[in-house]
Amino acid sequence: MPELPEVETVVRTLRPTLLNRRIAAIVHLRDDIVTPVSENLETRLIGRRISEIHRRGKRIIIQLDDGNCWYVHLGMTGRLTIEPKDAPRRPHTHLILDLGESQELRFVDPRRFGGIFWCGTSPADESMGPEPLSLSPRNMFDRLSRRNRSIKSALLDQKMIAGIGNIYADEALFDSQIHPLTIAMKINLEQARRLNTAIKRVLKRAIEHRGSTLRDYVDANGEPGDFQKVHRVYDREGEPCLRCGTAIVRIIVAQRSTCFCPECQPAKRRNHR
DNA sequence: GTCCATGTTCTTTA
DNA sequence: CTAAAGAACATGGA
Repeated sequence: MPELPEVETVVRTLRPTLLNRRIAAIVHLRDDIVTPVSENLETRLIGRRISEIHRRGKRIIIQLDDGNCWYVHLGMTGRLTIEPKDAPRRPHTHLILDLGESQELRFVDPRRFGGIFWCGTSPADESMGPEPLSLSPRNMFDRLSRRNRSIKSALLDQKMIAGIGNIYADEALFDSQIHPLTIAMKINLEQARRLNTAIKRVLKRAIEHRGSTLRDYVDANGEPGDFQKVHRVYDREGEPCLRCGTAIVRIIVAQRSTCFCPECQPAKRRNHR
């Protein structure tokens, strides 16, 4: 569920409730959900006030009033929601922060690919690539021109660009009409510009639609997104391309399902004889 | 029982 | 060093 637009939506819906709230108590139902496991969240969090919450890549970073910070990664099935204290707890609830006034912040994650990460005073975005929404075409081109790998796998690499996952990689490649197996370093400046524009357009539209809900994703208020209704290639294998009508094809790239239009995203540039 | 899933990381192989 | 492939993590739905 959680790529940049979903994580951004969670942060935006969390912020009004969380900002300046004091953590009154915590219920830590599963200790191995925290990294490093040696951190004692009780002593770290109780009594602290939340001074800032923001997104970096797919991370939800929470700053405390004592200068320490931690982040939540939603993995595949994580949800971070604000709920009334008396609301029934969903299965796989791993951490609850009591915010007072009968409100709680709850972290639920059935598959447990996500988690809570304690950073202390060290930066929470070490070794992450730049934010795609503020990445210049030139910088993106330079980064891609060093990579001898498929553009699809480069886009999924969080060290290359932070926040893009399987859905938005496919949607952006369709939008820019680039074949997913194109070698990143063979992409020319003009194509890189198109891809840069496409990434920004797709991510912004997805944020406006409050993300894609395929199964588990909801924002901090438990509301699903609806960008999945306007996906143009993702999960549309066999359906007609919305641009040319050709059947959408699914292949495996970097061990991930990859959907594209073989007509609109040709494997190589056409020869003009 | 099978296959698949919005993510990341490690190991193996070339 | 680079990158691809495969597996691993864990759960649930079709």
